[in-house]
Amino acid sequence: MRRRKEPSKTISITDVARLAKVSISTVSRVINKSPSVKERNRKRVLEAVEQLNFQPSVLAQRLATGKSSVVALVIPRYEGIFYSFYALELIRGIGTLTAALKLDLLLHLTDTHSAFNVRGVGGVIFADVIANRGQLEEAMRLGVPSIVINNYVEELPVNCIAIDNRGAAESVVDYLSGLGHTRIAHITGDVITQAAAHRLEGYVSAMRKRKLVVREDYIIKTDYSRGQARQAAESMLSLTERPTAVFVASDSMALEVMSVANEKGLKIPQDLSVVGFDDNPSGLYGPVSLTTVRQPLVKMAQDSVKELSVIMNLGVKKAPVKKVYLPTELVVRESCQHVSP
Amino acid sequence: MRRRKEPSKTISITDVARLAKVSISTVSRVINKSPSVKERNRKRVLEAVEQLNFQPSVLAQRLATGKSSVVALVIPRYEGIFYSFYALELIRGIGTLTAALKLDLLLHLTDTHSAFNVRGVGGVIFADVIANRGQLEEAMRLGVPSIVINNYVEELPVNCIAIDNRGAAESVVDYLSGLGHTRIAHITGDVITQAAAHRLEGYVSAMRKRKLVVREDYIIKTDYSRGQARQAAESMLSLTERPTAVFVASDSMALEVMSVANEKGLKIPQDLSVVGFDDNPSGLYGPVSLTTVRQPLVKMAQDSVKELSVIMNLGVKKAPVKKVYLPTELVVRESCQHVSP
DNA sequence: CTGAAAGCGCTAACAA
DNA sequence: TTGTTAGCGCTTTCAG
Repeated sequence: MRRRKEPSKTISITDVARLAKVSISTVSRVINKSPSVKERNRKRVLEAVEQLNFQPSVLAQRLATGKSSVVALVIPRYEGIFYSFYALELIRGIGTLTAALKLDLLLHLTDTHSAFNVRGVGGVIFADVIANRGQLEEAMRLGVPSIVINNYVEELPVNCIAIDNRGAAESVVDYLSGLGHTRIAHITGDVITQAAAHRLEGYVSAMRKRKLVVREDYIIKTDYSRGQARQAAESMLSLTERPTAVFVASDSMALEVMSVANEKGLKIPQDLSVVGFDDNPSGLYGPVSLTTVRQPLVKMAQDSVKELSVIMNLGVKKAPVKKVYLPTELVVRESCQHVSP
Repeated sequence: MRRRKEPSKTISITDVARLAKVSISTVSRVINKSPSVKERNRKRVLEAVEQLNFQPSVLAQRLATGKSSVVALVIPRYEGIFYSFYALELIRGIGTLTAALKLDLLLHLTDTHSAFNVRGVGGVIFADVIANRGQLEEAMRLGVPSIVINNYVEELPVNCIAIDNRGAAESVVDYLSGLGHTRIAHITGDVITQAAAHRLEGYVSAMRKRKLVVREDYIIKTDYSRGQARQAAESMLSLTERPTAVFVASDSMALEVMSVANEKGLKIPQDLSVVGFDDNPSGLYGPVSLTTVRQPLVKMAQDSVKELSVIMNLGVKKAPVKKVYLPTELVVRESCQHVSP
């Protein structure tokens, strides 16, 4: 491509300059609202821009400045991600805020190995860094503003916003224990994720604090899927010494547990108390509304965009590294009651 | 910026070339898998790439080639868009397919006036072109591959995929009429959208075909919000000659109508048959499950990505312009019954 | 206040 | 096969 064969349809800064009879530098200045342009020239440029319907190429701008106004959300790809309450909440939060800040949002789902090219975006929000930690490190190495959400990364000097999952789990156990329960079980999420791991930790430590027995058969690990939740519930509710309460790591799994209980003739909450996690609206609709933990997913997402835009403006070096845990809230509804004597 | 002050952290094709002791062209060739590179050189380049952990700048590539692998979804911005079943379905469909095709997805919510810079993206999917028709025309003028969904645009030579809303509405009226209803009302969506307008048209024409009276007070226009649905239902159900059936332009509005009916002591479906539109899962959960129209939103979204990628590969000129209507399906559940005598 | 020109990192036509 | 070089469209320094 020595030179475009067919005359370019796209009009560039040069065309504007020619029409306005100024140099491209002046056009550039006008575009970038530099004050040092004589009013007369500014006007002419503006007219030319108008007349030619000129829009600067973001690409060229980015290439020249190294800045970009697109924020990438990098999130591990998993089956049905676009149907998961969690991912949707993140997208909602990030989407609304990027839109408000006039930033564009680039959605990138990572497979285990797909190398996302961080060059070219203004900043990156990594959700749930797991297998793709390499990408995070690369972004940091390249100096691309980054922030991680839903994962408190201690080892790296990177901003992060996570949910206080340990505290949340503890408050659930406390609540259940306060209702007189001692046989409290826990169905975990995928403990490869920090969230699930922390919920488990919180559960265990709260049980210990309350001097309650932590039984192996009262802890079943899953991958967050409803299928595994069902299996877990089936085996757990078949135990000779059934738990009287169960803390489930997500609402959608909790719903599954409730329906298994139902199939086994157990009444909720009379025979089994159930607590979920997420405050997913679908927990509202069943015959028994679900007691759950509300986590500020949307807020976390929004905060991340705010933080990121600060970094994008201040520069990676100047912006202080902040790491925070966001508190959760227990939402008591109908799926728990005092343990029957 | 005559030249970077601090030595650039980012390594470029030049660094690779230097290390591999070849020209940048050769490096470029290797990157682009050109066959005409001697094996020995290819290997050296690859090693250098590996060693330097080099990743080409997408930006520069795009600038040089004019091609890009990001697809933008341009969708009108409205309150709560990230909570709307419709928008979410589109995002699901487009998101899964772009991911599968290794394309990145850029989400752009348009306000009335925000000028989206189409330059720099590989293709654009316009959803519901309304106020932003200018953007569509601009994209076409610039030769950026575009496709519009959920709107059958006749006047422009652009690909589009829409839902057969007219047919859908007709089948609803036919169904209701088949159940013996003659007093069939319609609560529309925002008729500024083609979907809502077509549903209204379909309703009217089916009523006429069946020789049923089309009454003005049986047609109430809304903006798709639940609030307006409530108002509509309230006034409509207060009519002396109440309709015995109502076709509502969205499930979420239909739900609202059902609850208004309920408040007024009307039983569904005994006293009032209700049909929604969307097949939104939340229509399943109430005391009476909602009869509705399923529209292939996800398919439409996915198809659009496929089509778009064809255009992106073939070029705007070579690719044929296709315009299609996708069929819908009536999903009969519990909210309708034979009209009571 | 303005313009010339160097560069951003890469591709591709052309010549060797 | 390979290297040279002219762009892609814009920003920014530097010298007026």
